[in-house]
Amino acid sequence: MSPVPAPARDSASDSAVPAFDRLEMVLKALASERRLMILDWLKDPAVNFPPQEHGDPIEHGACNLFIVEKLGVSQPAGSRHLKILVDAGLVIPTRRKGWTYYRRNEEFLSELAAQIASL
Amino acid sequence: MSPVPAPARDSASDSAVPAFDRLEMVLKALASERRLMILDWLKDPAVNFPPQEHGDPIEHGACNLFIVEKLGVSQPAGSRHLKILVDAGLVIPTRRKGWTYYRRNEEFLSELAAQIASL
DNA sequence: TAGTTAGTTAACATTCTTGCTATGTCACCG
DNA sequence: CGGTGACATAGCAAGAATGTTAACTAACTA
Repeated sequence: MSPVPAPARDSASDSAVPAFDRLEMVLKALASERRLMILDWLKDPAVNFPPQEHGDPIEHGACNLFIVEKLGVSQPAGSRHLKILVDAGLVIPTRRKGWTYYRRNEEFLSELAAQIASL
Repeated sequence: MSPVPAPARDSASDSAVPAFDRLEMVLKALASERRLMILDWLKDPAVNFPPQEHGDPIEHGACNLFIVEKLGVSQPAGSRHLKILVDAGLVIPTRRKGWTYYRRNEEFLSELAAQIASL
């Protein structure tokens, strides 16, 4: 699967414009210093966050609470940043024992990088 | 030169957070369907725009007027999109004979792609 | 089952983005 | 040197993004 659909054309029009709306959505998700920091922290959850009792930092990523606290914003604000990243496909959530863990979607990220390289 | 400065650290703090604010600014410039279309059109100005009397489409790029018209927005709105792209470093303006031409900053774009690949 | 805790949703304020129209400014040209 | 055309700036309105606090939901725990 491609991170962003191929430049499909609207068959109802003869427009030669690629479908950039999905890419725009992903780029908007990425275009935030706070969310870029989250992605950076998630490169190494075990180093960037306190030890977790449940949920392996490597396998499942970091706990919502830790990320929100490190961001330094309120809990709803932090959760919304995470949701934006999840909705864009950049990170993957895992619910476990009442907590939610987040890890990077490395496959998506590398395909996105390739797509941007072809811009 | 790098499209976005290296992850320099603030010597006044022991923060391990890379400087993402510049990258955020570039990504915001990119995170617009209209501006993505402009970048796409500028891949081949001779094909995507009418012939120009002055200013070689290959060397200098496409004329402001043509881009604005193709965008389908008002002249100030179109000019602002171009300015955002220029300010981010994504396109290069050339003033000539009273017109302004724009071309892609391919060097910047490829370095940006590399930087995103390392996210 | 009752309480605590994680996380979402609601409601709202503030700021940023993007569009418009109207007006300036500056360079070319006749 | 005066007019015209290209582009920028000013000012405004609408919608999106981001932050807050308060209230709700759901799940673990004792």
